[in-house]
Amino acid sequence: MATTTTRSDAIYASLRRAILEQALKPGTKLPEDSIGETFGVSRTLAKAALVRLEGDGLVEIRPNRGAAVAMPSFAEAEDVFALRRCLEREVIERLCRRMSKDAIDALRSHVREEERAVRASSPRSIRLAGEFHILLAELTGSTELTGFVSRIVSRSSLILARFGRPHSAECGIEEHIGLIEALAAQDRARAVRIMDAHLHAVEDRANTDDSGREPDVGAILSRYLSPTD
Amino acid sequence: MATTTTRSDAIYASLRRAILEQALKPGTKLPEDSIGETFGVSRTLAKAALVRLEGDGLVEIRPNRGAAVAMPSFAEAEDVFALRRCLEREVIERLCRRMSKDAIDALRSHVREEERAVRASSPRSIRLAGEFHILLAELTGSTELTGFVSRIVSRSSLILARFGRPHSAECGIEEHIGLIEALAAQDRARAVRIMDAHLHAVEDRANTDDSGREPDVGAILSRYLSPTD
DNA sequence: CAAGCTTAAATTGCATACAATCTTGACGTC
DNA sequence: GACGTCAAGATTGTATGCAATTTAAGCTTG
Repeated sequence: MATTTTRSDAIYASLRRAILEQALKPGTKLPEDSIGETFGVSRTLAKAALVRLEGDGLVEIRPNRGAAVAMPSFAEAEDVFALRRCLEREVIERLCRRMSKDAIDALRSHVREEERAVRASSPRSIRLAGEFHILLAELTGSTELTGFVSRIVSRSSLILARFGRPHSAECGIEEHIGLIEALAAQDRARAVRIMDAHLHAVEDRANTDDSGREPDVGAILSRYLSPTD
Repeated sequence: MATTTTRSDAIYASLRRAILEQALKPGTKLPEDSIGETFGVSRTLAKAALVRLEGDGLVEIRPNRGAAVAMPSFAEAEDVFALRRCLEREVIERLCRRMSKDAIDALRSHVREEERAVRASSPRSIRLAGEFHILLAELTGSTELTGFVSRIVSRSSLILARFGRPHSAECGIEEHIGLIEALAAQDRARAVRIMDAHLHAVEDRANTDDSGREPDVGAILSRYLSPTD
């Protein structure tokens, strides 16, 4: 699926990872020059990577004004999560029909890695939480479904980066574990229920925290009206 | 959503339309030079457009070997249609909940345009058939869902271009009309049934016609073994 | 001192040049 | 005549240069 020359691939992948791990926060400007310099290539390749990221909805490019990490609006957030629930329900239903021993192992192994990253307070934990859902999609064997889930999970991560608490892991690991159990037991109803609850919980993590609900300059500044703190 | 400079947008849009209207068939090589020359721009912009089309799954780029209209495999075809049914079912269910008079009008108006294009044997009819489904998605008000449906419909069109009869309109217009009626009546069950049948019919149009099921050179050549014809 | 204007710096838009790689077709060998 | 080799041509990979646009700063003015 991926292509273009390998070099721009590397830049694309690095930027993507940095965004998903919240090292590059929404709104951060991404000048072609700096990116090129960072990776030791020219603007040409930097731009190519940015164009691809724009296609993924992770970056916004405004003509003549450069690229920046996308800043999903609050309305988009609800939209994204609604569709994500739809897609992941499809994943669960497909998985419940046939779940191999290897698949269960792969999932358990992934969760172990998540736990390790969380204990180490590694930024990887944020990305791994999302990748758990992508792994689920992969196990359906459907390339298309995997691609779509990957997209929507990426957008979700971006939304959490914008609206969620800093460094909050995206997902509760216990919920991942519960989901694996339900899938192993081929308990379709329970699996769907857990997934729905799980995604609502993730969404709430954005909702309940209005750290940046709107970049309402007035509201922000009003907190700085009193002399000091 | 779209960005980059307007000029590469135009190239992207033109190429996309040409592919969806089957003017550019799967497998057709797309050299940067020719494209640039055609549109009166340099390879730079041609390449940018190709990279974006690759992101849409409409074009395949192999490093150092150039771009070509993507050739979905038969397996991909089934995969695509399965996911498409999932997404369009979601569209129907959302639409059944609330269907405005204006929405019905928009759909009827679109179908009229489809009929006109079919009567005129215009290649536009192929694209319009797909756009009916995108219009449905738009009417849900969900940008995300619309984007995903747009993607999957595009892929479907490509598959029909590869496996279907030449110039066959993608969709039966009567089915579109029936669907509108069911939606207007808020008859969820019937709407879902029609949509499922409709998509199966579309898929069958690819299945039953093995004009190019596999580019099996041996099989093709075997037909040319006897002296002449 | 706010608001507008002017200009310099920064950044992107795009074409082009050169290197690297792939494709081809000619040529010679078996 | 099939097959392998090799050079010429075609095509892509990438950096860079110049023009155009945006942004920021400084300056003037009411």
